[in-house]
Amino acid sequence: MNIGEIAKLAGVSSAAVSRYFNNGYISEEKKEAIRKVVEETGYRPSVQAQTLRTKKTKMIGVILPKIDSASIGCMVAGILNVLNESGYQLLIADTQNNPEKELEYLSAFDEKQVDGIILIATIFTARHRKVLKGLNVPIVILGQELSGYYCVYHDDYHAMYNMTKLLLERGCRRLGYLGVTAKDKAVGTERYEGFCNAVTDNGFSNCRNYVVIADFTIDSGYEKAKELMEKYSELDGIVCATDEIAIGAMRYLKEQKKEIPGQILVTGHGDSDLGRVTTPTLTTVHYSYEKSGELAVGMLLDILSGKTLAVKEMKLGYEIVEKESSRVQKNSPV
Amino acid sequence: MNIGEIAKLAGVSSAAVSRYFNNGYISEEKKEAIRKVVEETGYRPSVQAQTLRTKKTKMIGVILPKIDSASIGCMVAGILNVLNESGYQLLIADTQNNPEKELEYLSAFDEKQVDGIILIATIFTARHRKVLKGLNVPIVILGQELSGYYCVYHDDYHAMYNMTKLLLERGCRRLGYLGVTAKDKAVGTERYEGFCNAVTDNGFSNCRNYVVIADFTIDSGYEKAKELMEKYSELDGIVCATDEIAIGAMRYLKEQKKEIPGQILVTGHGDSDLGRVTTPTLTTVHYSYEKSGELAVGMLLDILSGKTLAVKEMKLGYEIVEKESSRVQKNSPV
DNA sequence: TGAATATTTGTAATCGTTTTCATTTAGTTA
DNA sequence: TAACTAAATGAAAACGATTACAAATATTCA
Repeated sequence: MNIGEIAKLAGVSSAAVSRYFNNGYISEEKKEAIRKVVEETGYRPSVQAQTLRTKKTKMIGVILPKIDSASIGCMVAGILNVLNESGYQLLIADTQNNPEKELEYLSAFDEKQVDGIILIATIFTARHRKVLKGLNVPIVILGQELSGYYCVYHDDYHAMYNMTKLLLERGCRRLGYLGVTAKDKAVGTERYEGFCNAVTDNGFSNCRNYVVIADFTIDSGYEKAKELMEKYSELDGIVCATDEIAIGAMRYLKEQKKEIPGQILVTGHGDSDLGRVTTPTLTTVHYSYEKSGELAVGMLLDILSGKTLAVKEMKLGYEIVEKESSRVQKNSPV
Repeated sequence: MNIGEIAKLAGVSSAAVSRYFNNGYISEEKKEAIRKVVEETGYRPSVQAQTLRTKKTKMIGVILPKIDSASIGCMVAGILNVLNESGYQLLIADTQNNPEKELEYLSAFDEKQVDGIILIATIFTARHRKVLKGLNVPIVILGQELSGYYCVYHDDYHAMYNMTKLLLERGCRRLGYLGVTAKDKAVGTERYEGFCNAVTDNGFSNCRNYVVIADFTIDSGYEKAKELMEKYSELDGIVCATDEIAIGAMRYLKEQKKEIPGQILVTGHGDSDLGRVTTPTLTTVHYSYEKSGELAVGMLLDILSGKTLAVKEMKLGYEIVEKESSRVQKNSPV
């Protein structure tokens, strides 16, 4: 069934049928005739042919490091919330944390696969910038800031700054930090700088030394907490770059019979479900991942519809969620 | 840049260029000439035009109820693992737990959008069956059994049967059950029947009465555990249909100063990360969600490549992961 | 009324490939 | 060498829509 046969059945030209579907000029009679034939045959225009002709794929591509991660799952859910209503479809490319694949998919998508790209990136190399510069389709970067590009990201710096400040206000004087690699701009660099500046601004710049770098896992949090505590004993608080690291750290501290928050405070980052079921529950920072996904794709759709956007960058807020792991009891030794 | 211009530059016909890309008959000289031009221009054939001509979209569609769910995230990760190597791309449709949308996307995908479909479904209505029957593209159903269709699913029944048996072996005599709606075949019906048959086969059929139906959340687990315990006091074990429910139940029991596993055992289902960080850690069942995704898409690719498959249904195994919440101490009151 | 504008219509070109077909050239076999 | 078969080639016809163009009809405005 193609447009020609429908046209023949309805006694009109194929152009008329095309107009019927695209709200072109068409008389009521013909409209009705076509409607009837379409109904009877169940005809649907070929997406392929439309795409070839119009150069619009009606698809958005999202490139992400790992789909089975809670935060990324939420972002994608947000993207889909908006996309569902828009007539666009979502094409997913999972790089499995391989930056090379990121480049590969970028150019694959760019060629003509999709109308726009959302990149949930972690690391920007020189080659990334080069590929990004050569892109033909519009792109929005989600979760990272990259000047000169449309991007939606979270205020990691201030979140960590204020989280650190909170612990200082709770009475901590020797704060340790469990971070991640600086290659990850948001989670590594931004959060670390937030910590550093907060301790410095409050007169505890010595804390800048009590730092160990971990991986993104609970186990690594456990190991590195051990390393941290063995090197710098008598810490009265540990600030962690992620919830997973914080949970690993809490496990180590509990094994060492350190009371949380009695003797030492611990904070995470990301508001994962995990922190809600630990004992004690974990003080953390909530980012609106789903919202950021919605905003990013909203931005992209605006670009695609030809609107000129007032803002190129959206920095989202955060919310410090204080739970038991930082709630100091009366007469606490901290 | 289209195939014609490349042909002109290389001094050959467009058919030759097409053959160059599709391993058709072509001489070494021309091959080299074309290679050079392609290299210089960075030409890539238009996917749209290819699709229109060949009727192959090189895309797989997956329809799922909710992307930001751990188990579904893992399945999709598995799907992507395999797809990444295969030259196929993944189109995602999120129904947001709306079965109507499932039907909608099924027919949208069916028309000509994708070469094959993976359906991660929960509920099969009569209309589902009708739409499935009318499908033109091959489909594999993931996570549920539906006779007559290719499907990959987990052995929920035996998993729950043996989990229940384990608790009986641990000495439980009054087991309660926190389940979910029977509309969900795998999580609702199969697991519930596993529980019922296990208690009956072991002479405790009275336990079939100690049942309350919950939602899929921690909070609901808390509420329904309360309801269960208030109705049937003196339970010495609670079997839960999901980890979330189990964690909610544990929270309630701890509030009531019930010792787990000292006075009452609790088990979950699904091996979510959550159960690993609770106190006590949660005994659960591990399903290989990622593996099931890989198998499902592998099946689909086999179908697409024209292989005749020996098996239409794959029932995957499971693994009972015993943690603290069911580990009875010596001299335990249970 | 006449002119200008808005609506309606079909024909045919176009998008960028693949593939059939017919033809030529090269290679093999008897 | 003759008679095949296999390999190489290009012209042209699809694939199924949209849309520029030209032409006809209807409507509006002064």
